Amino acid sequence: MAGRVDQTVAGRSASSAEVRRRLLEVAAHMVRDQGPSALSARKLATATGTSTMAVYTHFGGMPGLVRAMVGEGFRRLFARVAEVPITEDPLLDLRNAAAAYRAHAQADPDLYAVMFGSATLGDYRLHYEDRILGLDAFEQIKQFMERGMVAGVLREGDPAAVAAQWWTALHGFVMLELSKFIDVVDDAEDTVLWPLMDHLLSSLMVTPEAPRRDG
Amino acid sequence: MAGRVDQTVAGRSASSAEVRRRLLEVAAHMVRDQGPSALSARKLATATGTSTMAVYTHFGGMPGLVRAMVGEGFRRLFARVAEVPITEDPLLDLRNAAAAYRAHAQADPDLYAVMFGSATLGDYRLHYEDRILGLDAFEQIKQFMERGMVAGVLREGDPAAVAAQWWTALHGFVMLELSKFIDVVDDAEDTVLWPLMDHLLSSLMVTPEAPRRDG
DNA sequence: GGTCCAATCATAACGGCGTTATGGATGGGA
DNA sequence: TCCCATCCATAACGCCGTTATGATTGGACC
Repeated sequence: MAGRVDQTVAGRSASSAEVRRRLLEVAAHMVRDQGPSALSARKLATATGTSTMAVYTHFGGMPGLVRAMVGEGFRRLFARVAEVPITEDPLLDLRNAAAAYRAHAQADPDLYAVMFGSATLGDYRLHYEDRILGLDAFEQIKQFMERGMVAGVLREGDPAAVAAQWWTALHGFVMLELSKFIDVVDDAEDTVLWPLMDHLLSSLMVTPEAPRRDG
Repeated sequence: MAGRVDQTVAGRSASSAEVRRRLLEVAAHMVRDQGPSALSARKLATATGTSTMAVYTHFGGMPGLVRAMVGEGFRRLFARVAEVPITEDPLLDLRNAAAAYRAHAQADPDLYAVMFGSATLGDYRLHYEDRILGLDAFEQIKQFMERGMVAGVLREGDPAAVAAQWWTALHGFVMLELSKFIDVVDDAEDTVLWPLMDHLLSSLMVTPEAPRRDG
């Protein structure tokens, strides 16, 4: 009633999906700017201009919202890695993929921590189908490895196993970097990350090349 | 007053340090058995037979208790790695150290997650001096590397950088294993962990040897 | 256009959390 | 023996996630 022309001011206007989208957006913003502990249903609802019930309508509760946010994080990580151009040099592609992966984690470190922290720590525990999302990115790496084998640059072997080794090393570095443990060594990127990735790839190559840097 | 012989029943008897020790013990027990989210000041106080104020007397609050628990976790990790015997084969020692490190994490996965989760996630954030504790274990690895270089098995280089690479790969595997992400590949220990560590060491050796397993 | 209905969310309350304030008990040092 | 600093039991405060309830509402159907 009351033929207001601009209904957007009143409560009932934005579509349901729009509220859901904004909740996720504001939540990601809060995590990025103030850390995971700053995210609460009450503060999120206030910042989004709604009430805590919206969280339950759209996500079933805070764990559901976090899971959706983590899923979005994996999707973006996947997209970021997918952006690396495929060249004739599979090894270069792998290095670029690693750089993109790490850059993504560094751009939103708290989200990355929540993505794998939710998987590890008890609260907001990830379900199996959530982990599947992270594996899309893994599948990409596997394809990089397959290309390297087909091209005769990498030794024949199980692409999944090799991809997992590569991901393990990269993830280890990203986690230690985020937790500041890696600060024990100077210039960790050049003394740890790239030498490690180079050493791994070098061992996987048909004809190993000298590492790019000190090791 | 009231010359009770066995004062242990009454409130004031156990020394202050004893209460502190028991709080840490029960807290670690709760984390191990029911996960990090099951640890609360109230439940801890009840289980320990005291009140929440004891947490504040001895640790200044829950973050302080968690920090103390994490510190103890690092100390035990250090002790566990320190147990690996030093042989004439530096590479064998490194493999044994990795096995001990991983075994320790698997024996109390939630504590390991809290140790590095506290460092990464916002709540109960670790201080700089807490991280120092973790670095004792790191120092051990550095010494393993130095021995390998002195023995002429490993190429000369910065032991700290090499140790950090080794730790990065190992930590990456442990974290992915705890979060169940590594389940994408079968038999991850034999297809990911050991091949990865072997590939790394192989690249670091003066005269590389064939890896022990497929990779 | 009127009616109904399922979805959405504002409000308020519940139990649990970490923390703080307060004060009683206690045991070692003067 | 007295005294006082330490320790902790109790209770309250303001958060939290969650739930119950009901008002509002926009679309479907006639």
